Amino acid sequence: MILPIHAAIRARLHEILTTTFGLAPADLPAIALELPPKRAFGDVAVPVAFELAKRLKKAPRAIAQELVAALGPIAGVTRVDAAPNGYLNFFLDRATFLRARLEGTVAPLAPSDAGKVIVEHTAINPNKAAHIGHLRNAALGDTLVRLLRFQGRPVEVQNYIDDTGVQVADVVVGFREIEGKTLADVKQLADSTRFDYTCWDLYARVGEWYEADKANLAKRGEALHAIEEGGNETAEMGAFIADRIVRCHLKTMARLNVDYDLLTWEGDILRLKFWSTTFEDLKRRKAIFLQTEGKLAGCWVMTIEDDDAPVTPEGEDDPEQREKVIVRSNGVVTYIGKDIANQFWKFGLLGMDFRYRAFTEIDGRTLFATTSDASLAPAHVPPFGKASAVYNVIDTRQAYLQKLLKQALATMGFQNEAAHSTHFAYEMVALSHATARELGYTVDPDGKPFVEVSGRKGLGVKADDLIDRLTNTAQAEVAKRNPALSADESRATAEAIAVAAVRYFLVKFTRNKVIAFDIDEALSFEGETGPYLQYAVARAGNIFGKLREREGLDEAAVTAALATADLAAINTGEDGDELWGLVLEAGRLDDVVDQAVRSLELSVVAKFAFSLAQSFSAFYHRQPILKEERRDVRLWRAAAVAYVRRQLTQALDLMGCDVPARM
RNA sequence: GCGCCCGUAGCUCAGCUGGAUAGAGCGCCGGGCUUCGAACCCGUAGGUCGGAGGUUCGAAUCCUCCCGGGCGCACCA
Repeated sequence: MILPIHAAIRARLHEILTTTFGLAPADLPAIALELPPKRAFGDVAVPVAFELAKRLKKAPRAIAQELVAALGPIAGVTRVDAAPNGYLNFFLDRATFLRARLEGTVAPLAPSDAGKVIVEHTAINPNKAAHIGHLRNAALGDTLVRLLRFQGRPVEVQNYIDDTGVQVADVVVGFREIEGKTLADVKQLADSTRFDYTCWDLYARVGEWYEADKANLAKRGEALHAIEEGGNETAEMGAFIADRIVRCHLKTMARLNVDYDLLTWEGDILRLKFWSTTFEDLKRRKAIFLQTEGKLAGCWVMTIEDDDAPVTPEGEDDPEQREKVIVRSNGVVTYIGKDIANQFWKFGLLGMDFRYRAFTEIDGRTLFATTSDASLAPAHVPPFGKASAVYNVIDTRQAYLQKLLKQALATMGFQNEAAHSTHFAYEMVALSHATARELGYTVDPDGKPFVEVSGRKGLGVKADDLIDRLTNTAQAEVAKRNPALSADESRATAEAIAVAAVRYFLVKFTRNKVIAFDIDEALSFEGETGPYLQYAVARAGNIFGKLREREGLDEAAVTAALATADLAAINTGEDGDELWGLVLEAGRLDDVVDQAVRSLELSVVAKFAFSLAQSFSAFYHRQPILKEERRDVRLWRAAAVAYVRRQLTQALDLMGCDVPARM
């Protein structure tokens, strides 16, 4: 980690700027720390002199020189240069840096905020199999969770289950009206087929069925009504389908190392009257009002605040376009209302709580779900909700509604909660023309540059199909390379490789880039891919495997031996510079994680890991360890490998990827 | 119409709060396995950073306008 050194440099600069330069603490410029473009320039670059030049009316170079003169010693820093252009370049104590990290004597910085964070992600409608689009949500959400935990923050992971909407109702309609099935039939089907796949196909057929005769849509209305009413077979079937599909999703997500603490069922929000309570609060605070005229007459609506809306031209203002329906004229709340109630609950502002039940056990850990049935309450339930910050991971198409959510908090007077209510938005996953064609869809080459995934049409790459394909491809390769492995071992390795391939693929893009998913590209294990990273770690591990086997040397022994090793190998020459560059790069992980969380740009972690693996691979080829005869050189190289391996393993873990010992 | 996002090498994309010579992967071409695993490494070719103005000592990065593309703007969720 590099952040403790950054903190020390920053603290010292602050001190000098207030004392020697006489700047008021409130006046201090933000001190940015950068990585110099070339190693020879130093290890940490600070452009603060540029910032000060305007204020002090002096040349950056002169300021930089004065700063250097005033700086004095800083722990971990051996030298500071004032570059001719005005940069302040810090050189670190290489050997001390590496040794301290291998010995584990560097304390990480305390988290800036210790309060609980709720991250909600995945939230797939429980009526069909998960597809590639859902995977982007889960991969980003789970990675965010891991990054926050890495920073030392307590995180609660929630998965919102919309069991009351039209989506589940549609599948019920499909089973009952198209296939004439009873609840018993559906249960039998669930036990004898891949139920999420079965529903995937059925859901698409229901769409066609509605399309064929609009009168069929009446059946949807009836099903929705029956589900809301409860106490009938339609409702039971809906509940059964949702439960089973959620279990399918959990299994799919578990394959990808994604898990949750709590499943929030929308039905419970309704049954426990969360909405009624929120409704009264919103009315009391005048956050919503009953529209009495126009086409929204009879609806409870919320005014949409548009801060940057241009002035509406004379006479063209349509007030109803500035209003969002929260409660329909028939008295039924829209999903936004339910979301508002849920968001209030997340911050502990509702004055009510769910009841909880144990939903399932995953790896010995209980996954809880909300319930409205008190009789299911287990003895020990963790304290859910009451977070100080909330991240809702949901694609950018929902930006408008997420904005309303935040606005509702602010309007109700919860400014602080509104400020800590974050929509983690990302762009959608579509299909490349080639992949859509491969799935059997006809593509207009002059149409859109990609094909949008549609659960309603059954158009998409199912998550498990993708993982299966990746696993099979990987297993063939693993078996070829490692004939001694048993089938089980090679399968397990192949699964780890498949997971890394998918997850790396989904986080390497910046979040506001549409991914035109291409199956052939995703299936590749070469170049900038998850398996490339795993391969680098596996090779690093191999070096230590051989060191132990041949000389009984392990990481601890190497670390201990560094105390008496000559420093030339890390401090001098081209090889020393490369070795140190590798170590310094590996050390940046904490900085990278900070940056990723601040900007919600998780791709920086992926890019960092890839770049580190690249540097390692080059180092690996250029600077052999086992063959190296100079003891001190060998020790420092081995130490660098140990540290890189550790950091790269950590980075992969942050992206939810395991590292197989052999692959 | 209004709002958000994207436009950088043949293709897919990086480029952090403006900063030191615009990078990577794939593809192309050419090298490197008597191995610490070639799922790798090294090298060549390839870019008016969509366009035009502006701010600045300095702009792919900030501002304005324009062009091209995507997505939102339901008494659906």
